[in-house]
Amino acid sequence: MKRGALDPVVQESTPAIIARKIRDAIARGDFAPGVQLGEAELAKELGVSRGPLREAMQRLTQEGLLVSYRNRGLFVVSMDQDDFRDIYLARSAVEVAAINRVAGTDPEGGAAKLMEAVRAMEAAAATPDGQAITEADMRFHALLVELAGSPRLKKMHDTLLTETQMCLNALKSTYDTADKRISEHKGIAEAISRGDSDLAEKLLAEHMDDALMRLIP
Amino acid sequence: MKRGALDPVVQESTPAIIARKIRDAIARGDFAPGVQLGEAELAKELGVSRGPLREAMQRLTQEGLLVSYRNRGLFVVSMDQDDFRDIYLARSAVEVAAINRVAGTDPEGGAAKLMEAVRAMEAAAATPDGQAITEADMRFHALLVELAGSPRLKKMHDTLLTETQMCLNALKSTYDTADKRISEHKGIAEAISRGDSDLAEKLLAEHMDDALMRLIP
DNA sequence: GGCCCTTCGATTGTCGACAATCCAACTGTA
DNA sequence: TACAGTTGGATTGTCGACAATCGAAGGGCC
Repeated sequence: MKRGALDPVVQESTPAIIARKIRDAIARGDFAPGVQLGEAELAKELGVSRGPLREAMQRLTQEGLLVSYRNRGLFVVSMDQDDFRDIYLARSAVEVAAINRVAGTDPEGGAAKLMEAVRAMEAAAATPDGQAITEADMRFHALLVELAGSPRLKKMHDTLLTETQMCLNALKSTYDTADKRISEHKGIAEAISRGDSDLAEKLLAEHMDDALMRLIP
Repeated sequence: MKRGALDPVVQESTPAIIARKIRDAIARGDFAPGVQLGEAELAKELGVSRGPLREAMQRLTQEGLLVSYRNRGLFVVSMDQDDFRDIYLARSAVEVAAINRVAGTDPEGGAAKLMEAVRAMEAAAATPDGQAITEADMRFHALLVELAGSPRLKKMHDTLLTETQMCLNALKSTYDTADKRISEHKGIAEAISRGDSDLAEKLLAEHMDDALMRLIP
């Protein structure tokens, strides 16, 4: 019998599933920052009892997406400008590390996949859907960290990305032109392909500064 | 009435307290990697019911300290060499960002506090307790990230530090001489005090490589 | 009118009990 | 002896119910 043909079945736990659903809803903006999440109501809506639901909430609290006030309830975290800055600072830390890792191990292969993501951004820019290019943008950054092959960097980055989405929902930032947005990403990918991690790092820092400046005037 | 004289009382939730206790126990090595944590037993020992306990477990699972196998239970994560490498990679990412932040905002003040932590290491080295210097070592790194003033970097780093402790417990790594260990940290602090973040970054990278090499031969 | 106290409804925090699932040991068969 | 099937004990997953706490509305007092 051929070995390694089958992946072990992973049964996701119920709290993990619930947490994902609520996390996505928060990222989409379906739950506005600051609003309270009533347990009974959510449990009824999801078709589970309060037990598993509360376990899921603890996950999201640990992640920093919810804040808990004892005996009062759980609330979607509301972020101020300091949080915006902090999110982009932390994202820079993670993505810079990813750049160095990719540029130091597989520059060409990694950059090729990143260029594919850039092309996806170009395709998204051609559509009238304004949300599409933002999603493609975030996928670029998610891919960059994935390519680094570090489970811990990836996990940290995932939460940072949902927080980023919350920022964007709150402040509806927009690029004036999609061209600049695309070329910035392309520049990073090209620098990586050349193994020039210093340049890629510098370009990323500028890219992050730009994004932050669009959020905070 | 004078304003701002009182801090708001923060009532830590029960799951948060339980999670901290178990997290500390894991960091200390009281729960060896790979062992199963029975809910009933733990609940009885902590004097709570299984409800809040399970909520705490979800926190630790989200943190990556426990792994959950459905219908089988929760186990302390067991780490291999890839995990060791990944932990030090992620720590480098966070601490490099902290260095740049401290060196870029308050180099002298930050470095002064770091030098204090170095002196604490020297004091610990003078004691026969071999664990003391390791704790002082980790406090140096924790302080470095605290000085960056980023809640997100700090939270990420805290989990990485407990994972680091798990590594050390598993492999009992030791420096041959405490002098080298202290001088490495002193060098980083001095580089920061001069605002030379590039040098500090380079020294930290070497410091991390050294630590990893002592773990993985 | 303004302030404090009390009461009430609603929500959270906690617990015990039941059902579902899994692992290990045992039994029977070829 | 080796293997498939069965049974039993123990643990996890889920639920409903009760107690504790909080915020808001109402009433009384100065």
